[in-house]
Amino acid sequence: MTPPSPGSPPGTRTGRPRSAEADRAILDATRAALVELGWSKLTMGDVAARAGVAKTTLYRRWAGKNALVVDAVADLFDEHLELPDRGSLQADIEGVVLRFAALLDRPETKTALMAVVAESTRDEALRERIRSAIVERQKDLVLLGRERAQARGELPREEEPAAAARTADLIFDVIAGAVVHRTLVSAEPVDGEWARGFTALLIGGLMGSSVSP
Amino acid sequence: MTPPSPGSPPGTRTGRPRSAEADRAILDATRAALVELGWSKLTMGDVAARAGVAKTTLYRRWAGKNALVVDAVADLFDEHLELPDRGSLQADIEGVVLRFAALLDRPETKTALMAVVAESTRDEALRERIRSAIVERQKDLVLLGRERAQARGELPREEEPAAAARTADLIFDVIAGAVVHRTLVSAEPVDGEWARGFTALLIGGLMGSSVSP
Amino acid sequence: MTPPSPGSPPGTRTGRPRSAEADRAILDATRAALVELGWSKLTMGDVAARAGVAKTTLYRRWAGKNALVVDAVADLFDEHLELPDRGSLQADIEGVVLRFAALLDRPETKTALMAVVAESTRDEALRERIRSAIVERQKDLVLLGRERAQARGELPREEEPAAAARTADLIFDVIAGAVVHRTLVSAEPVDGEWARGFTALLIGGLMGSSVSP
Amino acid sequence: MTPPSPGSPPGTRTGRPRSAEADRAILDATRAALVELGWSKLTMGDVAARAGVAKTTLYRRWAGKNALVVDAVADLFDEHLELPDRGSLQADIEGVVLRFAALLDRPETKTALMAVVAESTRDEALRERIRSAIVERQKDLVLLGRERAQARGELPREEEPAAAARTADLIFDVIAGAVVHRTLVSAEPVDGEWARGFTALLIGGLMGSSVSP
DNA sequence: AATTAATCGAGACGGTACGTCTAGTCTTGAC
DNA sequence: GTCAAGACTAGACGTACCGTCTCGATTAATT
Repeated sequence: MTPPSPGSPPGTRTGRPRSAEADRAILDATRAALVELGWSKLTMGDVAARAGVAKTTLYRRWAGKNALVVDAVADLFDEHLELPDRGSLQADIEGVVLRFAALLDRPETKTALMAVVAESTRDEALRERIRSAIVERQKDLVLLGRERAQARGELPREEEPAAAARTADLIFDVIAGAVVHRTLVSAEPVDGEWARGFTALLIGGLMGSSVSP
Repeated sequence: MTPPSPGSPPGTRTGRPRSAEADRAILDATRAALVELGWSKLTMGDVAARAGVAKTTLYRRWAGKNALVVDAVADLFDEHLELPDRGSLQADIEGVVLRFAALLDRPETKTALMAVVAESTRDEALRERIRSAIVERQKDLVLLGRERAQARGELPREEEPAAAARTADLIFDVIAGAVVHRTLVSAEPVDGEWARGFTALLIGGLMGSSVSP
Repeated sequence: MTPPSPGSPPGTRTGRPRSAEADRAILDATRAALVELGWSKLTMGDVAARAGVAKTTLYRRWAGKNALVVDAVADLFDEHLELPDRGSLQADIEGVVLRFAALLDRPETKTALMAVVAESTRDEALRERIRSAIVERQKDLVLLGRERAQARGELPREEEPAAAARTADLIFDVIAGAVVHRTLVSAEPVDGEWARGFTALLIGGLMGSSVSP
Repeated sequence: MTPPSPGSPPGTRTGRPRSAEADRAILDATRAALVELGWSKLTMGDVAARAGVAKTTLYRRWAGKNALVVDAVADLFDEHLELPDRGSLQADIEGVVLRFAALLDRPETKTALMAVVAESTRDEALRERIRSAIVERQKDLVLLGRERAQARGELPREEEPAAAARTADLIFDVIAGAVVHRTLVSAEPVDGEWARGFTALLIGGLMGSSVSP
């Protein structure tokens, strides 16, 4: 009956706005359910019940279990994104390795991350979501760490930005890949000793003085 | 009248023997379904239908989806285990990286590996199975490669065997982890250029002459 | 500003007055939806969308689906109430039978009548509404027809008014019931032949000369 | 693997046969739920739970609520299909009228029958099911009653079978229609007095001696 | 050759979760 | 106070799989 207010700014949406509280409750409930039940036994209905929310509300915001869990887990990765300056490149790398390993040790992340990654091999949209929500943000840590090391004179400055970006990608894959592989595939603990050995290898290479401590 | 349990000549069971043809058809069907549908959309009923077999027959042999898929996937990683001598440490590493990347590029392996690893985060027996069937065998390649490099004089010999083993483990996690992470998490291709960059980093370390080619 | 209810001063309500246009649009939309979808698949949301109106507006005026549909349907049965004098009792009855059958053949009345009657089995207020809005008005036709037949000498006059009323009720149930049952339950057409047979039966009874023409 | 036994008789169906007990439990549960809750609040899940049966089992046998209720109610009509010989045509008709009225007075039938009929105005398959499960069987009573009356000499015999069938249809619509209309639309009770009046009208017609008793 | 016992196919079974839909309510900002 | 828009809770819908079960029919090895 009434025309849809032609003079309104394009971003002004009508209707009741979505409840931010519901979002928070849902993501919290998802993480809780993930810890208690694990990925495969987590159900949308259960999450909704825990959050005190109707299932409809979940599906209005997320396409399904995968998307919901990615978002719920992404929040966890945000919490661990700081990189305290430990004074040397070696200490910084060891720090980030141990921090990342601790994150992967928490039951909600280990299962959820791998399940979502596994699912992403068949789902392009999900892959993109993981990349933007988790991967890209972690990659920033690599850039920050390298800048610090260059400021300290531990690493040479590069001129070409494209090559610098490529190198950052590479280092990120090496660090994250090694930790993930050690933890989930080799199924061995990432402890201080391993972190020292890995850092030595990363900095000095195979031909460096001594890999083992 | 003959008891099917111990006492009788081992393996001598009465009644109709299980069909070996069915086993083969089921495993083939499982692999095909895994490629087409991925882990989560693969269903027992569908596998049975593809194999031309009743669901009962599946459950008589495997406890569930997990056990079936792991069995179906196990031998995919048996192949590709040779390491041709390419004349230098650098060429050997680049070779193994590209070979492993090619393996992960095949859709059945990509999906299967991640699915099984994801499941293994909740299943200790499965984790052990992965370790012995996949990890340990691939690790031998690292040892072989290092020996060759030492024979060529590219790498120093180590005296202590325990440290040597630790180092091999580390290198294996770094190589496999980086390739897997690049392929599945970062979702970027592992091509010749990346392999060169990675090998340079691994050999020379961050402080080595130049990471980018 | 003009109050919608009589007795202005007490009814002087503040705020925006209700849109009469909306009422009309809603009832039209309800009838259209009823024809297209039938009672059970008619939804409030769909009616609102067809009427270009918010669901709130529906619920502000009607208590629910039942009330809305009954209102929308009520006046469909107001029409077709004349009984042209066809010269004989037999012709009058055949006329009213065919006229009523034609009314029930229209999809909106067929669906609407049954839907409302079905709902009325669980709703006393609705039952009363049907009685006053539909039954009583149609019943007048029976009285009129009988009077004409008595004037023509086709039927004897009765003295007792109570008995006369009871008989009129009975005849009405027989005529309307037979047509409705034939149309909706037996799902066979009410055509000229059937109308002749029915009229013969009604006038002459089972023992009358011949029921079939 | 094994060919599907090519020599088996065509009616021999393989697989586990359907549980007849489940059928009975479901129909009983449906009737019970109908009495307690009425048509609109009856849910498939609730019926399944009452019957101690999975929802799947309901849907394997019936297409939905409508079909299920038709079958459940049809059984009730079966119970009332006898027509005891009361010695005269008039007594037989009065008997069947009162018996049918009593059936329509039971809460599970009134609501269910009308709801299903209402739905059938939009659903050809449902209409056919109602016809075969309820209407046709009731119609047999008319044929039986007429035969008796003819045997007693109360009604003339007809030669032409087609005309006889048409007449039976007509009489059925008149009897059932009048009772249903009186009960559900006019919402007045069908008692002994009404039954007497109706029977007199049906037998003697409008011009018969006296309609009112 | 007859018996035995585990196999096979088919498909129904009780459960459980899915993702969708509708009812009816509530919240927002515009009128 | 009404309006359109649309988010909200609650709960039924019908579908899909799971893993189990019950059938009748095979099929070897043992009698």
